[in-house]
Amino acid sequence: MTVWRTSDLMSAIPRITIAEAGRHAGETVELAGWLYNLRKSGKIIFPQVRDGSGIMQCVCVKAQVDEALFETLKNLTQESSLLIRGSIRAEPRAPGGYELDVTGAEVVQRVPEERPYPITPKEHGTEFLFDHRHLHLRSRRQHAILRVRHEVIKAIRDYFDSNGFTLVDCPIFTPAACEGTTTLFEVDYFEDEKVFLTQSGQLYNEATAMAFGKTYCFGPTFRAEKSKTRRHLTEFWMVEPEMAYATLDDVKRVSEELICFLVSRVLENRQAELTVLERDIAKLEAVKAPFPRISYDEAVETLRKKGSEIEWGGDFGGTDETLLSEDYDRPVMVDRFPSQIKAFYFEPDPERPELALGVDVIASEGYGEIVGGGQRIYSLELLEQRLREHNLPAEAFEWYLDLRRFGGVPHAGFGMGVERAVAWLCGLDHIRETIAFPRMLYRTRP
RNA sequence: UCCUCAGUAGCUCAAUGGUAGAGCAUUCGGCUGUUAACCGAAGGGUUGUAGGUUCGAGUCCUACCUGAGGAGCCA
Repeated sequence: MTVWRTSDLMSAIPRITIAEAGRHAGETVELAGWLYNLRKSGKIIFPQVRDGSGIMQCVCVKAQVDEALFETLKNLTQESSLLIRGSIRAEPRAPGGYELDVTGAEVVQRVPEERPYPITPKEHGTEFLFDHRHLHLRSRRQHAILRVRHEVIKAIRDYFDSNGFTLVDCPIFTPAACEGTTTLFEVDYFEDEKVFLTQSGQLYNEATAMAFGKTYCFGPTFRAEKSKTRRHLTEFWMVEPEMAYATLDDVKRVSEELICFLVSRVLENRQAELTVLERDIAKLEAVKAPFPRISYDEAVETLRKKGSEIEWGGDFGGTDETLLSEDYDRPVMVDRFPSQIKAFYFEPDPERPELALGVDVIASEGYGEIVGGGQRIYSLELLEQRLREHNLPAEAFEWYLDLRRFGGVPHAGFGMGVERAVAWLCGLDHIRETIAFPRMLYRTRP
């Protein structure tokens, strides 16, 4: 086995990534990667090499190369790391359309056969795969999903950055519940102090929006709910924009525009990944503004006709969301929920004060709520009253009340769960694949 | 927290209460266009744990552990 120094890994042959191989047809190049799979047929072998940008099928014919090289490659083990050199050639028989005729290779680390790479090319169960998540990420499907996630995150930032929003991130340690609606993770914070992991940056966003006009925060959030479903993680990423001098209608317009932008960017830049995932592209192409807008009242009526047992005043269950979404080929917006099922800070509907000026965006194809938001209370007196009604400690919210004492204005915002959006865009049946290392009720490793 | 289902070779799964099996992976052999390559051979087991029923338990019973799906809660 060769011991490598950085200088050993350099050679005179230009190193390229597999993604750019098409531009180097006819040239001799070097790839730096890992052995993804190896097919042998006597005196001809087909090593498939991946480098993170793609997978390249290589060809090595015994009669045409040095015998030691042929034997080295022929006996190489799955996921061994290697540098491989050769000339690129267009080849319709190869997956990817190009092939590399091997002229040389250097093994960087050979996976020993006594302890072979655990994830074989056959099927595995979820427990095994997520126990080996650090290796699972190398597989084609997981690679495709995380590249879509990257595209989504980049598109989110591009959208807000080019529409006048300033990124102002919010703290992860928070002194109290933001909304008082969910269970939080408690953390020891030096002497005797308890803090919680944030469930939302929203209250802080309201402060930053009063300073910058339009802001967003984008980071991990935490829910200690013991939810055990395909739609839940205990740690997930959420983007939360907040706008001063804005209303419920602005929330609908911006969230609709954002979702359409995400869909178009993924269709534009991640077509290959969607193909790997066997995503029905037509379903994404149908996602165009305007999204249907219905009221909570209408939604309850529709659900009851469809056989749901929901009562007016109750919140939607997972099956209710699926029932609602099946009538549309694009996300549907449901607004004006009963205040009693919403957080304390929602502005009441002036025409029907028992309703909150909030909206949920429910993704198509049964993927559930991906956006929730609305208009915030800006009257100091009403906010104080709501805090009392929800038994929230006033002193912890003094700074929040200040936002109504010193130039309070109508303002609005929303939150979008990144993993749910990615699961929908990729057409996945479980949210756990949308994040590199999922944290769930019964999984904190690796 | 509740309901349902599952735990057998490294992995995915078989096995009427009666000798523990296959495919993949690994090793050896064969094959010049493979597409989860294929063909032949070999090695590989405390059947999740602890009890119980039985002449005999992977299989039946009890408890526990672990996981999956769903409910509630939520994005």
